[in-house]
Amino acid sequence: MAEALTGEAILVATEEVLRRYGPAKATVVDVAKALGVSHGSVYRHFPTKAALREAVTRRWLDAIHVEMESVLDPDATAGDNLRAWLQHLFDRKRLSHSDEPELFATYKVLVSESSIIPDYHLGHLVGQIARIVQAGVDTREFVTDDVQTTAQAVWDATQVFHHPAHAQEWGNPHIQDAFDAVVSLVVDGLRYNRIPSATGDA
Amino acid sequence: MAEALTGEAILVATEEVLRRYGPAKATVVDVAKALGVSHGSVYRHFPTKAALREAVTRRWLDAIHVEMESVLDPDATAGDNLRAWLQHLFDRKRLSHSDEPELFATYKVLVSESSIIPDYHLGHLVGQIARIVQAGVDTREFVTDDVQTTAQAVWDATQVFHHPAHAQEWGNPHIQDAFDAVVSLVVDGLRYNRIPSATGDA
DNA sequence: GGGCTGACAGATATTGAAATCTGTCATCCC
DNA sequence: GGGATGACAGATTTCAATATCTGTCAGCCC
Repeated sequence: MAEALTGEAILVATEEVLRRYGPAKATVVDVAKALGVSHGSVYRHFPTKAALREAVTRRWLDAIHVEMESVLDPDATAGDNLRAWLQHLFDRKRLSHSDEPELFATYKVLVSESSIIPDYHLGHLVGQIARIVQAGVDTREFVTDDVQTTAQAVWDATQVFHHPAHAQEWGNPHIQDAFDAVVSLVVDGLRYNRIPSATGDA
Repeated sequence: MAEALTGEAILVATEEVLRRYGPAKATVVDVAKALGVSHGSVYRHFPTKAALREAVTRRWLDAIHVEMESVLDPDATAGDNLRAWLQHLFDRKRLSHSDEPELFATYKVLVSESSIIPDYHLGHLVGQIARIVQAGVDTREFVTDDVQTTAQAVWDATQVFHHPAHAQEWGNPHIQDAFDAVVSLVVDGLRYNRIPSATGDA
């Protein structure tokens, strides 16, 4: 007999169908056709079309989460780590938007379709920022009385450079300067009342 | 004879029609009907429907610009002025969004329709921020080597609290906390290397 | 004379019938 | 038995015919 139909195979096929037809045109029937099965079989593995799309989105976001983890350098200062982390996220989104605009638009739609996916994604990334901020507080490089709130503030302050609603601004030739200015402002804010070269308290 | 048809009267009628029918349904014929004239007469005062809408939008934005000017207090510190200015802009947008969601959506569409209006609006508001930052630099409360870039960075860092794409987040019960955290981070960044109570250089 | 009108052409939007899609389930086949 | 199938009902989308709108302009009327 042929290969057993797995959830994994369905996800791969769904990704391909989404990539080819876009989020508006991709149907469950298309996915089944690509797999050479009836669409009823797809519904044995995923309860609804929305659940199927959500699973594809989660896979994609998880890959980003893993990639972002790898940016952190345990030997670097918290300021450098934060800057590199934000730069990497920005570069990734910007390249994706400029090189594969249709795929970028597809995932933008997929993420906005779900009510839980954005919280999942944001929670994870803000958690990574919180770890960087906490490391900075531990080495007395940063000052804050609430790491979680501060991490969220860092995320909020840099929205222009990762929220897809601002993607059209990423083509601006001076966007890197704007990024540097915001990140410098934010990192300086975290270092409030500290001389960069000093390690002691004020 | 009846009152002469003025550009001003047309703008008022257009605002009313936009408010009643929304941006998708409001037509030049509707405006002419509201004024009791033929739509050909409207075209004597505005060359295109787009120009008419743009004039309405500009009037609305100019009112915001004037209102924001009035928030500045020449006797307050730059930090307090910046915080109050950002808070006022945020409150205004948030109230507009929650109290008159349809009108808010209408103006969101109008602004995004034009290619020059967003630049006009942003340029003006960032200019006001630049004046606050410059005042802070003059009193040695703030430190920056490029007021214009820094003002733009302040604007960019607070996009979540004024860009309409983020309006849905404004209903979050903790949004004021998030606002305070970002503004504190930004103001602290502007004060980098300074003790709040000190006035001298480092 | 100078602003206003209303008929007009091309562009855009609306509508409703037809086609397709989603999700279910009785049935089939290995 | 357990997974796959395909016909089906209701919901959604497509498409083409129809209606409306935009922008122009020759002529009208105060």
